[in-house]
Formats: sequence, structure tokens, C-alpha cells
Amino acid sequence: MATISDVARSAGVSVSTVSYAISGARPIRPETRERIQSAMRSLGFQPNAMARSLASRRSRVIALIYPQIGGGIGGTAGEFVQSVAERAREADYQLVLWPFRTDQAREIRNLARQRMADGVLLMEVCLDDERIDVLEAAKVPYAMIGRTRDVTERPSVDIDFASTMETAIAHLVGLGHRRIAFINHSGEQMSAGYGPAVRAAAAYDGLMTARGFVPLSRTCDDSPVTGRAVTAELLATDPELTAIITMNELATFGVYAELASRNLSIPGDVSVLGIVTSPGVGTLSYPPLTTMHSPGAELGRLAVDCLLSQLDPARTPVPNQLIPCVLEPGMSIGPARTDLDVPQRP
Amino acid sequence: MATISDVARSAGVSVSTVSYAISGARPIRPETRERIQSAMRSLGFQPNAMARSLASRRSRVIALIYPQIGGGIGGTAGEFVQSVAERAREADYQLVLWPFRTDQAREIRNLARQRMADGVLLMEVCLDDERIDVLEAAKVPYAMIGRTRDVTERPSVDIDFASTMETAIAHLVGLGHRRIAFINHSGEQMSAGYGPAVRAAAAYDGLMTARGFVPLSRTCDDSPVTGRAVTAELLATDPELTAIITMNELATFGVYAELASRNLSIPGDVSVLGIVTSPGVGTLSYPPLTTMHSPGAELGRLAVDCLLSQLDPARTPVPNQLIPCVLEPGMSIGPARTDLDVPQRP
DNA sequence: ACGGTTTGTCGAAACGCTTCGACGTTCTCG
DNA sequence: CGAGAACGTCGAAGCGTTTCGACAAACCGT
Repeated sequence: MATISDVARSAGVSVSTVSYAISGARPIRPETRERIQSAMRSLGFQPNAMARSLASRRSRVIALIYPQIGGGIGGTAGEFVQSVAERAREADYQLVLWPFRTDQAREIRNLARQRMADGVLLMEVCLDDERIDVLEAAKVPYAMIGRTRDVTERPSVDIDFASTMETAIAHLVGLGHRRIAFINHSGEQMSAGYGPAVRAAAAYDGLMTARGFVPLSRTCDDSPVTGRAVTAELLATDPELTAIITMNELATFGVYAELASRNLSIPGDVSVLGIVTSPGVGTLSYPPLTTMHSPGAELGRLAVDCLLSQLDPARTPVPNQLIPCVLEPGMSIGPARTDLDVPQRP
Repeated sequence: MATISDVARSAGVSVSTVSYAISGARPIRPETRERIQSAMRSLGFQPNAMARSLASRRSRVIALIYPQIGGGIGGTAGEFVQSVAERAREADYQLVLWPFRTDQAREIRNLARQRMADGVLLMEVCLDDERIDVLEAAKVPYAMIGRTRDVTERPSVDIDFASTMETAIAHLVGLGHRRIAFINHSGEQMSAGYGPAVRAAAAYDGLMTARGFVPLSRTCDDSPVTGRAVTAELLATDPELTAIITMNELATFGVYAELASRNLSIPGDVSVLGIVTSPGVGTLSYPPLTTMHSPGAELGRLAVDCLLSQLDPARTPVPNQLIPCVLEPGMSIGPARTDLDVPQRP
């Protein structure tokens, strides 16, 4: 494997000249540059990443800490990892995966101290996330996907749950819906302070109340079976329900199943809107679910930019951003049925 | 950030002694080791990964080249990446992601020459995969998930499509099915020599023919819409069809939709078996789809072991392995309906 | 024509580790 | 009891880059 000194010898220049020709940090005479480049080409030279990192004290590697990709449909996480990897590639960085649970802050810090990565990306951030404290104490550059409780100036990108929920509710209200239920993630995630669950719940309660409607929200394990049970319970609690917003992909399949088993039509009897889903998941159901899909790819890109802007002072800083989910029309939403609101018929 | 010489100074030994204490490559007196360890602890020392790699000429990083994670439900790829990352972690290796298309062999080689990774893992291997040639020419250790056409001694792990298909067909035949159709991946993937598509098709044709049944297989784009159309076409071609094997998760949702729209019951009229699915995908449908799910996690682990055994001569070599899919019972399979076989009824 | 920049190149010192050879000590066993 | 092996430690030479300071040569304005 050719080294930089092989190139230098073959081009008849010193090692440092080759280095400057590569980095452009100092001017090189055009013909010298030519000679160096052709030497590099004919030797198939690629600079040794480790030596480069050691000397420059920058590894050009960023780490993505993720708790679990699998665990369900997982399209959101997958899309996200994909876009992070690609964005990193574009910026000429490598992406390493650090599979850690959110409570393994110590392990994360130790790995970070090995300086394999110049910075880390955190996903599935909780409202009180010890990893943030540890990383800050260790002065490790980071960016979060999600936000801690105190929405300060910590570098982050996140889904705009408030605006997403507002769009969702406004859309349904515009179609005459007044009794709109919400199916959230599980109670455990809620009490663990999992950001999306907590923020969406708060937004839902606030927006419903502000409109003078009665909030009716439920936590629900991420599974079709639980989704089905929760739907049954919701219908028992409010038989006049006309719409359900779900933020739980797997549970949504259970919603469909329960409604089907009761011969309730979608959207004739009940409208269903899936929010924060992975793109395309709506087409898996019949009738196709109307969704507001998670801007995973965009978040991935932004998160990388946000982190890199801290690593490289030359980059323009990337402000914290909140991205709303994108409406993907399906066939699961219609006007609220009116037989309940107007009991007497002509 | 503490370095090894800080530790050495603080413990009153030489740098090399600290290094040997860490690696265990040479014996160290217990009390010396104690002193070194407590020095490391109090300094919060973590060895610099770059320096270590440069000196030892091994980065303890492996690369996973993947074409695209997302693509729909994507649980399989996600599960796979997950298990690869975890296995690497267990073996004290880092995993980097190289998002490259299968035709970017040159880029892969150049990255490999930078020696950031000690070896690479390839997924979505095609029958004739130029990446393999390039990697072999560059003497880069690798392991494939999937196999090239010439099933030689190249390091690989793969799904055992033949045995999976045999199990699938045998299961259905045991329930009286004779007219069993097969819905494969898309025609483009087929002609691109995508291993799973080609091998499953070959297995299906061979096994059906060997039993004296008529093969009826179709390629199908990965989407519910196409799945639905293909199902309609299959039913038109053979109205006496009693079972469908699908190896196309998204298309399977279309199969369900088409059968439902014709008021054909599952499994009363038609049994449906999804093979090579991501685990859990069966529960998304109603009635729950019986599946043979892809051993993604196991393949991921084996692939890592297979690669590491080449990197580390001390490891016992891992032979190439073929893992069959795992039957996950659902409710979409039943006995073949008999009205067609026995036209006259009492 | 003369100081002062800018340009283009070089040599050498890091970067933080691993690993080799050397060497004094302590065991082992014939 | 003495030769050879095993033990425990050290110093130094890398590993393949980047980057700093130096310096000759060409260029500049006056």
C-alpha cells in the first residue's frame, strides 16, 4: 500500500509538499501539483485515515448513538439512519454506529474519550437525558434528534409536535369532527419522559381544550393487539367518537382491526389519522391510511449539519429547527358523521 | 485528555509497561498492574483509538456497505444492521456505515484503501457482483450476506432459500394444496441477478415440478398496488388456486386487499404464506399472516463472526452458513378448499 | 536599487500508541 | 549448584500523516 512518502519520492518532492498539494493549505506550483497528482494516480495512493486523524487530531468520523432500530416497523429510524449516513458521506465524514441504551451514558463517554469520533448524534432523547450531561461534562460535541425538557440553546433538531398536532386537529375539525381521540405511545415511554409521547400529548390536550373540546387520549403499547383493545375502550367511553388520531404505527393496525370487527367503516363512521408515521406506511392498510409522516430524512440531514457546524468553525452555524410532519393523503378521513349531532332525520 | 505517558508517569513505570498492562501481551507484576490501573482510573484514561490503530495497523473497525435501509417496512434491513452493530460492539469493534450503491465498487475500494476499516460486510449481493472482484483484487477482507453465482468458498452467510421454500411448499401440500402460486420480487431485481429473487424462484420451480405440480410464479414490484394487480392476474390465470406464497412484504398487503375485495376469505378460500419477511410483519394484517421470517439478526451476527475470523487469525474460522427462515404461525393458512377438487357435492 | 511581501518548497517535530530487542532477576531441574 | 528458561521492565524505533518554522527565489511599490 502506497504511502505519502512513496508519492513524494516518485514525484521528486518532499513529503510535506505532497501533503500541502492534497490539502491546499499552502500554494503549490501548478506543474508540481501535476507531477504529484499523477504520482498519486499511478500508485493508487489513498491517505491513511488513521495517520491523518492522529496528526490532525480530527477523525472525520461522527457517531450515531441509537437505542434500537428494529423494534417494530422501524421505517422511521431506518430512514433516519440512512439519511444521516448519506449526509455524512457528502460532507466527507464517516458514520459509526454506537448501539447503546439511553442509560449507558458512561459507556458512551468512554468511547467518546477514545476520540474515534469527533462528535456524536443522539436520537430518542428523553426530557431528562443523562447522556447530555455526560457529554457536556466531557466536552464532546453533539447534536440531538429530539430535545431535553429545558428547551435551551442546546444543539438539536426535532419534529414540531405542536404544529403537527395543530394541523391534524384543524384538518379534522374542518370536516366537522368534534370528538377526536388520541392514541399515543405506551405509558412506560410516557413516564420515561420520551419526548415525542410527552410533547404530542401536551399539544393534543392544549389544542383540544383551547377549542372547547374534550380531550380523550390514551397511551398504548406499540402493538396491534393493544391498539385494538384501546380502540374498543375508547368507543365504549365515547360512542359518539368520530375521529382518532394515532401516533403509534403498530397500534394503528389494531385500530383498523377493531373498527372492522364492529362493522364501522373508515372513514364513514370513524376517521383515522396516523401522525408521525414512516412514509409509505399508510398504503399498507385498506382503506389507505391518511398520515402525517415523520420528516426523518430531513431531520437526519439537519442533525448532521448541526453537528458538523460545531466541529468545523468555518461552517455556518445551523440553528435548532423544528420540522412538522408532512401530510400524505389517504382515504381514511372524511366528514364527521352527522347522525349523532342531528339525531332527528327528515 | 490523559495520554498513556501521563499514566506511565503517574504510575512510575515506562510507557511500554502501561501498554503491556493494557494489552496483556507480556506479563506484568500484579502490584505494578494495580498501580497502573489506579492511575488510569484516576486520570480517566482511555487509549486514543487513532494512535492505537496507526501503531498496530488494525483499526478495529469494520464497514457495512448497504444500498438502502429504508425502502418500505424495512424491518429486515434494520434488524440486520442492528445485530451487526451489536455483534461488532461485543467483539470490541466499531461499525461504520458506507452508503454505496452496488455499482460503486471503485468508491468502495478507495475508501478501503484509506484503511479506516479492517474489513467490509456486503449486503444485497448480486449473482455477479463487481464489488467482490474489486475487494479481492485490493486484498480487502470481506464477508457477504448473500452469495455470488459461483457458490465457492467465498466467505458468506445467506438465507437458505431452497430449504425455506421446501418447508413452505411441504407445509401447504400437507394441507392439501396443489395449486400454489408464488409472488416474487420485481422483474428488475430478478434480471439484476438479485440473489434472493433468483434463488427463491429456482427453488420454487424445481420443487413444484419435482412434485408434479404446475409452477405459477410472478415477479411483482414491491408495492401493495402491484401486489393487488398480480393477485388479480393470478386468480384469472388459475381460478382454482388455493394458496399463494409471497416473498414480497409490500405486495402481500395487496394480496390481502384483492382477496378481500373479491370476498375470498383467508384462509377459507385462499391460504397465504409470506416468506422471508421481517419478524412481526404478520401481525399487521388481519387475519394475521403466517410467515417464515428472515433470520436477519442471526445472519448479522454470523456475518460479523465470519469477517472477524479472517481478521483475527486466533479466532476459529466461521464456515459459510445457510440459515432457513423461521415459521411464525398466523391465521392465514388452512386446508385447501375441496369444492374444486370434488366438484359434485352430496 | 532596496526593504518587504508573497510564493513555493523543505526538514523536522509532533500526534499517542504498539512492539521489538535488551537486560537484569528470579525460577527450575538435572 | 549452575545453565537455561521464564518473568518483568525499559528504551527506542516505528506507524503515516499534518503542520510549524525556515529559507531561497520571485515579485512589489517607491
